[in-house]
Amino acid sequence: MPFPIHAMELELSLGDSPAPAKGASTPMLIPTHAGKGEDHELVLELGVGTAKRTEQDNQNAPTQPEQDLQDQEEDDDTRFHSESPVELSLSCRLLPASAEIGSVNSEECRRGFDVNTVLVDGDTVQERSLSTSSLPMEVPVRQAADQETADDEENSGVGRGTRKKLRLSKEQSAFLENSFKEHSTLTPKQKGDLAKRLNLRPRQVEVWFQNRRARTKLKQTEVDCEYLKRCCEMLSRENRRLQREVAELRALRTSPFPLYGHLPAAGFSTARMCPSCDDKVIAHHPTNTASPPVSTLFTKPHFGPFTVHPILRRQPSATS
DNA sequence: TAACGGGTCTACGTTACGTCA
DNA sequence: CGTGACGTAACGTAGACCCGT
Repeated sequence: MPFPIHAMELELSLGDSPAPAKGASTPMLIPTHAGKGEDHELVLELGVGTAKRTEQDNQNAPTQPEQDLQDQEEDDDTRFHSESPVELSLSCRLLPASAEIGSVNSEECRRGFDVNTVLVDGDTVQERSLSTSSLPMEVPVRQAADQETADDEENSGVGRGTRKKLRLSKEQSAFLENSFKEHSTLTPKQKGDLAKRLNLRPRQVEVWFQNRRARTKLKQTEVDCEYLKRCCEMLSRENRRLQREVAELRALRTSPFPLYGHLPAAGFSTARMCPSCDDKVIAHHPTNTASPPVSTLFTKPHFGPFTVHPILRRQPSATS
């Protein structure tokens, strides 16, 4: 969504710390931590700089989802950059968790939380890590008789076609759960041992692990979905805010009295419109010696948290 | 060494049963 | 007591991988 402001253009660039752009003009960067106030560890970096794409940019190959997002915006991007040397960049990334442990909001917003934590009375509680040895060697089996019947039916072929659904006892479930936490897949030996110990058929243990893996994956998908939704909402809000600022800038620019150095305060208090070239905004941070590196300005339009957060790269949770 | 078939395992989608409101 | 929602055990299938021929 380009904003043709004559010589000056603004762009929202979403992503984590981008690669530096060679040949970029001196940019301005105003980092904002828009997420903090909303219990989100999302860093939004707002900056203005030239919008030139460099070879180095291209060499920093985006990950696949990032690429997808870029593809979606390809048209706008190329058109925008071809005619707009100045960009306003908003890079968004999730910080490592610094929020207090147990903060639901922060937990929800960042990825990496364990879907295998259980909710007890509304509180997130890490499942007790029971070692196998902490459980009785012989788990009380509620349905030993049923099991024998099932075995008999299976062995004799009687009962085929009618599914006899067995309910695992709490003890059996707990034991399997602990075993799953140690390894989400089974070796034949482990399967046999578990079956023997729990007085189940190996097939039942196998099925239980299959279903358990499926449940874990489904849960993780739901968590991921929620996370992406929150990120999307947050970015939409920030986008709207930036659009308002763009509108203010445009209004200022069309004003008959150019007020260099008197740009709107929100995020632009240190900006200067270069009077000589009229189409660039240059960096000016007289008081901020710790200003972010120039490299953070020239971002590709990608969603950092969607691509760089560890949880998106990790395999489906193998523990539970 | 490549090709092929059989066995095994897993992911995934679906079905059906047990439980509960 | 009937019913629908929900959780989950069980099943069927496809694809990947390994191994022997």
